[in-house]
Amino acid sequence: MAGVNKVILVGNLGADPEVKYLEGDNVVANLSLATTEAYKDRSGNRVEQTEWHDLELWGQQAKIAEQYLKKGSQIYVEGKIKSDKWTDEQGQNRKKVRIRVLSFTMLGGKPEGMGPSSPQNSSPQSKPATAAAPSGSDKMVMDDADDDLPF
Amino acid sequence: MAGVNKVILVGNLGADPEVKYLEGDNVVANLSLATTEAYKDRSGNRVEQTEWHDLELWGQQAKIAEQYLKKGSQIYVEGKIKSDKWTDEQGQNRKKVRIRVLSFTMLGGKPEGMGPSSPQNSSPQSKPATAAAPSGSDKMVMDDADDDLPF
Amino acid sequence: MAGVNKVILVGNLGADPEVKYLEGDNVVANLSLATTEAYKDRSGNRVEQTEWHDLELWGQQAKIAEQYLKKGSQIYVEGKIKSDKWTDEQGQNRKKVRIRVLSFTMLGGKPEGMGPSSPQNSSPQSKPATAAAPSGSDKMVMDDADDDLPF
Amino acid sequence: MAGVNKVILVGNLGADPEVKYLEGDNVVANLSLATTEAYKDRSGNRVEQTEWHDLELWGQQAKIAEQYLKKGSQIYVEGKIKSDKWTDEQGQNRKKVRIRVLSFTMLGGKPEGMGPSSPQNSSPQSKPATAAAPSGSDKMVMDDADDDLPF
DNA sequence: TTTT
DNA sequence: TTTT
Repeated sequence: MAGVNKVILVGNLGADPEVKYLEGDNVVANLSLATTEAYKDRSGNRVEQTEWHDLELWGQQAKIAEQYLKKGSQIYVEGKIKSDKWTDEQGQNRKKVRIRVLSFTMLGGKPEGMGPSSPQNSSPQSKPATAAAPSGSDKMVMDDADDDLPF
Repeated sequence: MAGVNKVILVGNLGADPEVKYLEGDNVVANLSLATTEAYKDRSGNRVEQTEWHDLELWGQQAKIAEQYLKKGSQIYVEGKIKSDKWTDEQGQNRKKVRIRVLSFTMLGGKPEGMGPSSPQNSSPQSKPATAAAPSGSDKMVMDDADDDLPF
Repeated sequence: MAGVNKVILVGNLGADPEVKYLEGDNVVANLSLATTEAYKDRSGNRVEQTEWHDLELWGQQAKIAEQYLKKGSQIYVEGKIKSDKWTDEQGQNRKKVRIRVLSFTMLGGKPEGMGPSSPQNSSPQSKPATAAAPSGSDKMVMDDADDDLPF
Repeated sequence: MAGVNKVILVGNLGADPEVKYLEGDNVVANLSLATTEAYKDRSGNRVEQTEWHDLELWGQQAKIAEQYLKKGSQIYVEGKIKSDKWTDEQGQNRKKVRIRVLSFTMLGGKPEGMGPSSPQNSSPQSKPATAAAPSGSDKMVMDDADDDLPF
């Protein structure tokens, strides 16, 4: 029977996106996202707990991440948990958990270099200012409906 | 700044809960949950992809899981991603990701042996039928608001 | 700036789906879904609170709902809040809130009359048993990616 | 059987919070939150669709909203759908849907007047700077675990 | 390892 | 490694 595997995160990037252009016109971006939680311990002291998440974005989303996200960016992420399993050199079973991002939204207002007043022309994916201006903000939510990676 | 770290799963248990009673009146249950996704590959064949999640429940929740859940049970889970990090014997940095369950709900109707007509007396945590009867179903959603584990 | 508008429900249908076939090959299904919450009041008595949700499904999803869902069915629903506004006969501003369903999953195991061993031939949308058998279950999660209704 | 009724929103406030202090030391805040979605219509034109949500916060949360939120604030909200039903003067059945907020987080960085360097002393709920400083930011995520409103 |  |  069909299941549900859904992850929702709001946090900040610990580093700029790492983007790789693969053969066959595929692109993947890896992001490291921190979600921080604050609570009081038994002594009443404030404690911060940070969890680091490995995010993986594909296709058009990866390109948008490359273009608009950077170290420190705050984003809303929706995705699913996806793990890779292998056997390491010691013959041990290993498992790496990642978040496969299905959509994300930039938070906290327009990033620098975006929008009509300051088009971002230096990026590899840059577009004419006139294109970036009217259509810029709706790119901030990206579904990967159009990429070809069902898993 | 505060973040969001939320996981929502619907799936089936691959095995009975593993429950450990710790010192200090603490209880932890570990569950293995499968979420299955079906899609068509490029050839149009139906493919199933199953992801296995390691769930961790504490306190009263762990006891309810022990009492009512078993291999094959279908549940809705809400929780957060939480990882443990350590250095293994080879000096490698290791990380294990778990889902810390904050609440869960049994799906698919009352389990066997639950409810007024058939109290579950054989379980280690069994209660008098009169206790199980009126309060049985509202135990099916458990928040861990009352346990003492903020992280 | 792009926003997020997401609803997640698990509940039971209060009635069979109401399905309308519209011109232009469009189909809409309306469902009434109950989500029940139990809590203890100040006196320690168990109280149940039921919220009824008006769900709206379009296209292929509506057809699947018509075929497989009925009064009492338990489903997982993901969607968004969508309201209609109008002025009534008294000149009052009125607003009706619905949940536009983006995907749903049947819970609690195979419905009657589904699957290879007992194909569902009496339904108005019945298919040959051979078609229902292999492809039945992966239809239980439906995204409306392919319908033409962005709002 | 227990259900799930969950709403997740990211959007901006259309107005300052409306806060009412009730008898019995209770406080309620009402917020109007816009979630905006952008898509291309069939002609390829960019269309924006805004949904307005009526949010209701109680207790300590309402006070935090009053203190830190204002028109334009971007927030992440988690809550549930809750409707009130009544009969109007024409004898018609009426229903109003609200989002009962269970937790929220401010997005987009520190608001003005918050934090050690610029304590907010003009607010009705203002606190000494020394109190606001160390405890300010962890108030940005509020669960209503401690208020007395289960429904 | 579940479920279909 | 982020953010506050």
